[in-house]
Amino acid sequence: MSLRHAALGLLADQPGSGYDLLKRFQTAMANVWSATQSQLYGELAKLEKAGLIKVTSSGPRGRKEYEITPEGREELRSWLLSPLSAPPRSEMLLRVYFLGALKPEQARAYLSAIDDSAGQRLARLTALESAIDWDDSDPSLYGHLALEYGKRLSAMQSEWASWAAARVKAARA
Amino acid sequence: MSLRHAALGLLADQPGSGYDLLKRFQTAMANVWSATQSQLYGELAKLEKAGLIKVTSSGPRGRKEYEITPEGREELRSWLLSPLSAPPRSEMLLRVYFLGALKPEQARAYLSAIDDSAGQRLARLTALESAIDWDDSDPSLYGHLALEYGKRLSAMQSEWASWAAARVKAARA
DNA sequence: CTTGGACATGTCAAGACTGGAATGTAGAGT
DNA sequence: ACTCTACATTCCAGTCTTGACATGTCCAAG
Repeated sequence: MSLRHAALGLLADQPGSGYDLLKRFQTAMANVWSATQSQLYGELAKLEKAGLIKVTSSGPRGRKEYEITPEGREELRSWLLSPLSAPPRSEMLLRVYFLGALKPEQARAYLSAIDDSAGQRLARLTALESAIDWDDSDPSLYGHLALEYGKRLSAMQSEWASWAAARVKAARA
Repeated sequence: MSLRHAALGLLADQPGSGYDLLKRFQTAMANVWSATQSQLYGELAKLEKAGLIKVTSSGPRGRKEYEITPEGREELRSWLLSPLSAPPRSEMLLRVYFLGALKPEQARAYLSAIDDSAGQRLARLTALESAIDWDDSDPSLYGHLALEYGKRLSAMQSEWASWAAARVKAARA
């Protein structure tokens, strides 16, 4: 139910075609939400039918430019204000739970791999942060907050993983 | 595709019925993975058909006790060793992205709510940690690592949210 | 002038997941 | 004897998501 709101949110910032949105999902939103093309076009059709967005102009190659309607903005706001349930689902953690099925060295290798990939992600996000020129618009402010979250998460994961790897090692002593 | 492995992992630790597993999903695994009853029973049937688990005994009320097979253990190990892709999907973060659609006070309220709920979660996990008596078995070790991850994540979220709320406040000055 | 890459949308099958309803048994306490 | 709770499974309709396939157009570089 959230892709709907992701699309709405992107259109609230600025109008665009399905193709435009798709690119935004693959770049700016890549660290936050993913969507395939089939899903996105389908959702746009539903949103239009529901009157939350509308086509404002048609361009070359059948391009349809969508714009959010006042009803759409209302829906977006009410979603943002609705209570958030935190559905816990982390494949990474699930695996940690069952690491006992592997040999201790393999378990440690898994944890080290997490450490590495989190470290790389942190580096990537830090680079991204310097590459973007942040102005003082809303999308810029909130995008920056989200990026900072990603950085802190990566740092925490990396630290936790190396701590956990040490614990596994110690337990075998 | 992960519920399959979650069920397999639980059965690798000890045999049990669908009902037993369901309780474990609602307690020990509650912070890691969720599954509904319909999904779980369906998956158990598929796992049995695939020969990864088998029924060892039938108890009262049609109870079927499942046990993991050697093939099942093999599947579990190979899953644990397979590369992990990190699919980014966080409704919480998605909302942060679009907070510009709300009035600044409302945006700050959202961030404060995150701070609060993360704080509560941390308290809950800390209480849980003292309540459990950890032995030196594998499930205990890895369960403990997972719990520690939850604690660190909650602490980080709480700190980030209060920092972010302050940033939003400052931006309006 | 032609060709390849970016632009642009649509459709489909299959699997994952949710929420709910239906059904019934065993055993513990009164 | 009764009744309530915990035990225990099965089925279903509907939505979400993925991955693949299908189709076609515009435009710039060579």
